[in-house]
Amino acid sequence: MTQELLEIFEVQFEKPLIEEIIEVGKIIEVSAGDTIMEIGNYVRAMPLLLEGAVKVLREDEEGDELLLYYLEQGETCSMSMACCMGATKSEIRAIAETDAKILMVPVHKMQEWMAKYKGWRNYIFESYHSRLNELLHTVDTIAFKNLDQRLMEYLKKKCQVTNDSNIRSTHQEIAYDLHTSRVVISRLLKKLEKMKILKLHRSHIHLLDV
DNA sequence: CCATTAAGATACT
DNA sequence: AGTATCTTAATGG
Repeated sequence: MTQELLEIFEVQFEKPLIEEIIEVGKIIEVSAGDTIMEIGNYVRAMPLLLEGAVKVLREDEEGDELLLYYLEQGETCSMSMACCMGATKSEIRAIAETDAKILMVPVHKMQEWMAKYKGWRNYIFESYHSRLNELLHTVDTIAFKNLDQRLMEYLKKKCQVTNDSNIRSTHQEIAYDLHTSRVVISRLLKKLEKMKILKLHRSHIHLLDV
């Protein structure tokens, strides 16, 4: 674990900070599809993603979901940072996109380190910043782009985070993430297949031009 | 085999 | 773009 941590965070965290992280952090391993954080749950620890990818979703009253963004290696969830300000419930749901290794840091440590380490402060602020930007990007996509563009972006992003040109999801799952219906996704995918952008198979999609 | 489920088709709003 | 419904095709017991 020391090795992994060094590789990812060496450049931004000071040595004593990394030592402290190793001391108090707990590694959890989850497999693809596992729910890491559920809406309404209290956040007691802050997750640092060491390996794999995590998708972050929002849900409405009817239980319909919408994909907000993906977390990748070295990133963290800004929702959990609100814990600094007190005990807040999670507004989002986080699901492991791939098998993932996550380092959990107790919330009180997080506050302590904010005062103590410059590297940590920067990390938190940068993280906030990039999460916000990703969120803005998703909002733009929803507001200004039509569904086929959204779908293309979704597929490309998915390939990127899973590091695989085959997307192992059903049309229905994609429809849930983009908050639309299965038939519509099927129609659009068919169109994209005709345009030789991808190849359709049962339960997975092969992206051709990556 | 059959049950389940993904995905294609068609027609309607 | 989305819903409802039916049909067809894979997949896993």
